[in-house]
Amino acid sequence: MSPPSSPIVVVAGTTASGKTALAIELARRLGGELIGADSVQVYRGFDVGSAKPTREELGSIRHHLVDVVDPDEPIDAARYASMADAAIRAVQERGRVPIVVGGTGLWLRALVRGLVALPAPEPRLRAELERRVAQDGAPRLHERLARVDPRAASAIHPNDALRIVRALEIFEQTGRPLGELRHEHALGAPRRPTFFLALDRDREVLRARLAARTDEMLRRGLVEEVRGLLLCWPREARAFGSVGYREVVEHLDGVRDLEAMREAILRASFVYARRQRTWFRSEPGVSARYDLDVVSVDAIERDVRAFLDAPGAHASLSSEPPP
RNA sequence: GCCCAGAUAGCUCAGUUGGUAGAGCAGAGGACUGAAAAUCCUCGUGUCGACGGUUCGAUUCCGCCUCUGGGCA
Repeated sequence: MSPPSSPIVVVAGTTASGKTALAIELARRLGGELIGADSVQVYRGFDVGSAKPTREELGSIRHHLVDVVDPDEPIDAARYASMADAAIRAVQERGRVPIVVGGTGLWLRALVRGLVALPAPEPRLRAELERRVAQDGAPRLHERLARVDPRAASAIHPNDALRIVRALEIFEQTGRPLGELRHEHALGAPRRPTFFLALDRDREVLRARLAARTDEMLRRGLVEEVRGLLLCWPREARAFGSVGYREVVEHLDGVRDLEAMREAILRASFVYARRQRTWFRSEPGVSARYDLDVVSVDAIERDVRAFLDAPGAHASLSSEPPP
């Protein structure tokens, strides 16, 4: 159970900021393997819309934790983190550098810093709580939460049904308030030496890249991909609700025409990028931030190498005490 | 040419029985500890199409004009 102490590299950032290309280039130069941290790319079949790197792009670089679950299988941050731990260990045993790449903030946090240790979710309990939210409304359950777990309740908005259900669920399962458990956990220091770099771009540049990428996805058959997936998997599958996929499903349902769908995808993508920016802006433990229009890959490579050579000496890693 | 319906926030629209107006989306910012590409929060002055009239007061009523749909010729 003791975490390995060999360093890893994390390439995070907003969609369309250039994460994949940079990660592949770094893997090539450093002798690394990629480990995905993307909550849609994990699903088999969700290829075009999740911007999975192609074989050609990857070349001889190995890519882990992509295409590892079927769309109807449950996968969450905790399960992801344990799978990623295993992948990292395997890469390190091969003497290569693990390069974690992806934009799913919570998954990255779970991997880098660890989550509160909790029992696995009970589907029946969750279903029951969800039924109550639907019936009584979120604010009502929030009142109940305030009685058993005031700390969590004060941190969760009365309308945030998802988090209210989650907190009540944990209280039911463990008999302990989630608020307290989180307070004790308090997001400790990184579990292993990590060079965490966050990519971003100028807004207008990002907008243009997103537009180009969306058109490219459409050209490569995004609509056909979704049509096919809908034949194989229940439409309740989470991945159908993600950016791009949701809009195509709605288009196929007749909600809007192709051009309106394209615009809706663009809007959703940009909104998503903004949320990611907010997340990574305040995420503790980010080592460096780069805009690939401003900084060269050579410069980034230099920073990464400096860290890998002397992980402990890297000043900007974090101001927290080592594990 | 005639008839009908529209014209209100960047977009789609609601509304004011006459006292200068509000939602959703977009946009900006934020939260986020086992659903996270998810979920949630905060931020709304705009010649209420133009011009005239009635009125203490018109975006609201009346007239006329322009534009956009639809129908009839």
